Amino acid sequence: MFSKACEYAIRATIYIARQSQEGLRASLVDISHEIDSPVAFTSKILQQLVKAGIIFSTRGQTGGFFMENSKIESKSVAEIVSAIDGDSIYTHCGLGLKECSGAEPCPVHEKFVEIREKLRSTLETTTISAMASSLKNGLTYLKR
Amino acid sequence: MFSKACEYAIRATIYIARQSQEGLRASLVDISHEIDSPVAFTSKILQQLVKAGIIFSTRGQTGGFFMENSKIESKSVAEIVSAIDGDSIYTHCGLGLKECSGAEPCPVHEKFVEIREKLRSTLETTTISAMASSLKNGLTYLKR
DNA sequence: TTTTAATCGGACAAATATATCCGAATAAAA
DNA sequence: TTTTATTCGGATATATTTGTCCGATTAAAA
Ligand code: SF4
Ligand code: SF4
Repeated sequence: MFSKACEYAIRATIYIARQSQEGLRASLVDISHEIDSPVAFTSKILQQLVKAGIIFSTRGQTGGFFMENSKIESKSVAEIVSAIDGDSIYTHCGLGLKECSGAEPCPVHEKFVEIREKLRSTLETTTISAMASSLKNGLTYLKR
Repeated sequence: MFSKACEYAIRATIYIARQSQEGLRASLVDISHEIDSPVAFTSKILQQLVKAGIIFSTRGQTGGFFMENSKIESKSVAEIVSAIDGDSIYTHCGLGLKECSGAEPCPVHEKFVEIREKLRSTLETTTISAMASSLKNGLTYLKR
């Protein structure tokens, strides 16, 4: 469904949000350890999230990654996904055709559209906050 | 959603089915031309489908690929997908975790399961026949 | 029997995704 | 000011997916 990079991004963001809610910054190595991801690769992904305005970072000693409370509440999982994987997940045809969605649909088109729309609304309505609070409740589902 | 190989496999199977219904065999180059796919790569994929028992092939002059009418009716798109991509599409967690589906689900788990099940039932209930007959009705949706 | 036209199978090549390395930049602490 | 701990950014490496090449095999046609 998502690329590995995107999976790491989602897990990392949830962890960062959780730490930020406690007033703490998360360092790269902490994050990688907590979500069980390769450190250097995770670094690249976090940089993308910073550029996308989803998380913040500060350099230097005591630096790290954090997330404003307002963004924890407002940002959805969908925004992470589109920052990393783009929107191909919503637009790409199941059979790999460039475009034919409109005029003469194949038998699965309507169902595909339905599934994609359900996925989209799921991702768009699920906030980082919602993901983080289930973590808060003692679940350790970020490590695999 | 699917790998390129899988997309080619679906399109190729539909074309082969359509030709078989007309009593014709489809050659590799015909298929690749009709579905707009790289010839040699398509060859590998068709071999996989043959091994999976979805299509048949004969070698030598006048050889080619074909599909029994009974299989055109009985085989679903799901069987093509699992032959090429396996069943990761149904089992893989959205966040890339190895296993956690049961005990302590994350907020999106139920919705993910729902989406995956809808996808599964869509693929399982859509026969090659159904895909082929919409092609029969004058649509040329196999080329992109 | 020879030629021709097709799939099969293995090795190879290119493109993309995933992952690593390391020095530069930054900022706090010593 | 120097040291230390951190992110940033570019180059590189590895793995996987996608794609190519070509000879072997097969079977019909000439
Ligand atoms: S009609 Fe079928 S082939 Fe065309 S875009 Fe929709 S799902 Fe893809
Ligand atoms: S609960 Fe969430 S993280 Fe766990 S398998 Fe389900 S979707 Fe994945």
